Amino acid sequence: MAGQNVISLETIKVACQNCSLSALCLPMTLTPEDVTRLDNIIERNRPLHRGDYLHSEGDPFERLRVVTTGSIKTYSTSDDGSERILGFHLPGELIGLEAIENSRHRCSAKALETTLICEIPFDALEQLSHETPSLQHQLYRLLSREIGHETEILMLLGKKGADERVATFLMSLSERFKGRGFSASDFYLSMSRFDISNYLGLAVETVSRIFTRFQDEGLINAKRKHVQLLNLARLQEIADGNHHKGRSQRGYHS
Amino acid sequence: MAGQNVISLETIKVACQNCSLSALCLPMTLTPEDVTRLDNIIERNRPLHRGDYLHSEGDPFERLRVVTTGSIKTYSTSDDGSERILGFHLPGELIGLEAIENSRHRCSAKALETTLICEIPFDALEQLSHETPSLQHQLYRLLSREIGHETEILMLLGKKGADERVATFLMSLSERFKGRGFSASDFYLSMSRFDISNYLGLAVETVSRIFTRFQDEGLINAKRKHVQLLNLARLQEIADGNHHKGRSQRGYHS
DNA sequence: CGAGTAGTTGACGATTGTCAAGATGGGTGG
DNA sequence: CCACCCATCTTGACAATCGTCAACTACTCG
Repeated sequence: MAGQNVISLETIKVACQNCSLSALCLPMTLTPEDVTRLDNIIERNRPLHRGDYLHSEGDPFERLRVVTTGSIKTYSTSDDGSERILGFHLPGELIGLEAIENSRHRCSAKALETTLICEIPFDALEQLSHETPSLQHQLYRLLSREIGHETEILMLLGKKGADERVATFLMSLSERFKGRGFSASDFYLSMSRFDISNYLGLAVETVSRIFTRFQDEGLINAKRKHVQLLNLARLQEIADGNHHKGRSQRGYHS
Repeated sequence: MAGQNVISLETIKVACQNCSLSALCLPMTLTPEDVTRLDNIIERNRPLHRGDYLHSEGDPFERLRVVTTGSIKTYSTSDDGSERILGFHLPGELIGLEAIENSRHRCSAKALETTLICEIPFDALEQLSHETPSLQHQLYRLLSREIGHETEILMLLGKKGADERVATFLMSLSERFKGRGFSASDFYLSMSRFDISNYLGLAVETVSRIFTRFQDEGLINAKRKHVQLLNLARLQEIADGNHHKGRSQRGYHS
């Protein structure tokens, strides 16, 4: 059993080190027993294919999910049947935090490509967190981080123009890939132009045009879903609103 | 001591019944002792004046805050000095959840008018939640709810036109006031037109024009900061995107 | 190989931002 | 108490951005 624990701990470290849940798995304050118990409630590597649903709006919420490989989109459907993309989830990112409130999912989630996910029954996690203060604290932090994310959304959609939005989107993907050990400047967009435009609050045509223009300007090399970022610094400038020589900021001063 | 508990419980019920923390205070699973302990860590009714800061970006985070009377705006300042309004907080609403992650505030908060707030040291709340599973659960729910709020923001800023945004804003205030026992159709806007337009991602002039037009159309009666909503049903329609006879939806179908 | 979906490009128009000027109202000092 | 002033708000004219419509191309999947 002791040997079992050691093996389990190593397995988790390998499996989770690139995962947003690593904060739950790896902190020093978790004893090997704690880790084993956490390990025991995690269901690993459920496979999904492109178009498979993880859950639909209104489904009962039972487990948090983490993308291992692939990508997921979450979206909400309005009365008239139109979708609103809420986010794209890359390896290591969590899905389902919004559903804790009413034990019911408030959005749908669909695989954008072949995808592996880990699942954690929330009941068990909650119980475990009650017994393990450091885990409880990590959970509070995790939820808080997600709340802080709203700031970026407000910046993106409330103040930025179309170029800035697309650049921000590309840089966001770049940083997230980089953080997980993938290339920061060469990756595949698993989502369609429709999904991108929907997420950014733009028309498909606008996104398409901006991709083309960025390419003409030598900032990116985009061939369909394969994208290379050729000038990260400039893209970051555009994302931050430093258009040409000082684009008119839409901000205001108190 | 037993009598003390009863008094304390009643006091809290009165103080908190219109408060978003009521979920923490009132659930049946809290024993009178738990309630008393919660009561003991809450600091009540700190007074603020118009323009006073609750905290600035980067300040260490120590306590969650709830508006008792008045209103607060939270905002983030970008490099160029321009502000982005993140939200308006009315009586019963919480401030500071985004700061748990790094024990540091990620936005500033300022009183829009004379305002009273309750404060809860987060350390103590966290400790208490460890000892009280139902409180822990309520805290998870509270944080989750805030995360779910992001959906509305994305709908508002990503898909809606200017009329829809203003109508959505007014209806949001209306519902929140109504939920706290105030009038749903007659209230004061404590925030300036600048703040409103900033929050909605529009120009001040656009907001002003829409207020005027809504007034001409008999939907509202707005005299400076005092607003009366004369046709809630119609405003809700506009907020939902049912412009005139079916405004062009910017959605798309999968 | 053919059909359908996804993506691109162009022309045009609507919505909304920008600039400028004027109106309103609250607050302060005479 | 009145008058003035400054900030806030409103209104108008114009321009820019971005969405819409339509046609065309390219890729994917049977």
